[in-house]
Amino acid sequence: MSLRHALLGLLVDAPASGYDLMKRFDTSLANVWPATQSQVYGELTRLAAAGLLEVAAEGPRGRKEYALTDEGFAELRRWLVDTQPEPPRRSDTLLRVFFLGVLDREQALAYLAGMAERAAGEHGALEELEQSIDWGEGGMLSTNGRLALEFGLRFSAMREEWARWAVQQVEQQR
Amino acid sequence: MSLRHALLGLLVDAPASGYDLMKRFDTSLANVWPATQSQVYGELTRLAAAGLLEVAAEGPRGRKEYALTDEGFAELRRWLVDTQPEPPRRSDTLLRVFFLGVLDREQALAYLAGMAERAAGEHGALEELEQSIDWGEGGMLSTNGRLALEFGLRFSAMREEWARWAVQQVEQQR
DNA sequence: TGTTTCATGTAAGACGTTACATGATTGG
DNA sequence: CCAATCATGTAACGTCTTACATGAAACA
Repeated sequence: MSLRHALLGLLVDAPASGYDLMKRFDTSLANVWPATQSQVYGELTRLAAAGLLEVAAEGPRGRKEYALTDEGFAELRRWLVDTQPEPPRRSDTLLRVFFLGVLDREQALAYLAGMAERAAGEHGALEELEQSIDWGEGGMLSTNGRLALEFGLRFSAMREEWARWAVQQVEQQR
Repeated sequence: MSLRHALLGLLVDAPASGYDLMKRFDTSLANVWPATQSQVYGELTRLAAAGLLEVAAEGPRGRKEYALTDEGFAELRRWLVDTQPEPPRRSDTLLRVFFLGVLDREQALAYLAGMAERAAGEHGALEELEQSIDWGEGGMLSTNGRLALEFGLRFSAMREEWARWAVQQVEQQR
């Protein structure tokens, strides 16, 4: 149920419409919690019905600007303080590693080399992202987004190193 | 659709019933692709209907032993060779990091410290797992499971280091 | 005989994706 | 006037979780 809290969090700094929120998702949260348009609109309706958001203003083209209510803010804090994050439990990438034995050695090595490449590519993409963001403006999202970005940089580096190590392991077998 | 391929992969070495497969999931794949009983039985039926598995034997209590067909084996290889793994895109843990600004400093630090602790705990659990597994017996799963385990060890270590670094960052703010 | 283990299945509900559908407003 | 952008909503479908339901066989 984290989409709920992602929306609440994005509304802390300023009210916004569903359309605005989609853009905020695509820019700031794209790498940690992507959401589709249809999901966002549906959840906003439900959040408003539950009293965690309210329609603060209406604009042209049926635009509805949602604002956080006190209950919404309280719920966001409750989520952060009282509930444990759930780590992702599934990894398509690692599942495949278990079954590498059905391939011949060359194919298995190609798979692991591919992992290394993709990790390196992601590392590069994150470095570019770091350059492109205007960190100066401050605000909660950019301050803490920076921490998240560093996580991504370290994670992609770790994956690349692991994949290169795994290549060596497979090469040394037999 | 990776559950499909997880089941095919687990059936490479030997035929098994849904019940057996659940146990294999819980032991070998628990950390990369957990599955529930109801999911497994449903998918086995669909895989057999699609001709990727066949009921090789029936036993007491309605037991059905499934075996990989040639098409099933081909599909497993096709998946490994021709399709790209999808990395997980959502991280509850990192989503929360974005919103740490709504908490006061002590609470934010407590959250990050909690991340470090959980990562350290997972690292310890994986080390114990490494000890407890009988690596000698060989077989595809244990050989490659070892690679996956090393990934887990590196990943949990990385997370702990990142969380400790993030604590410092937050402490140094202002 | 009674408990544990083996064994399979169904149903309801949450969440996510893709696609479809509609239309107002702005700007060139 | 035409295209792009703004703006919201619905429907179908697939996956995963939780819970319910049932019963045979082994074993003590």
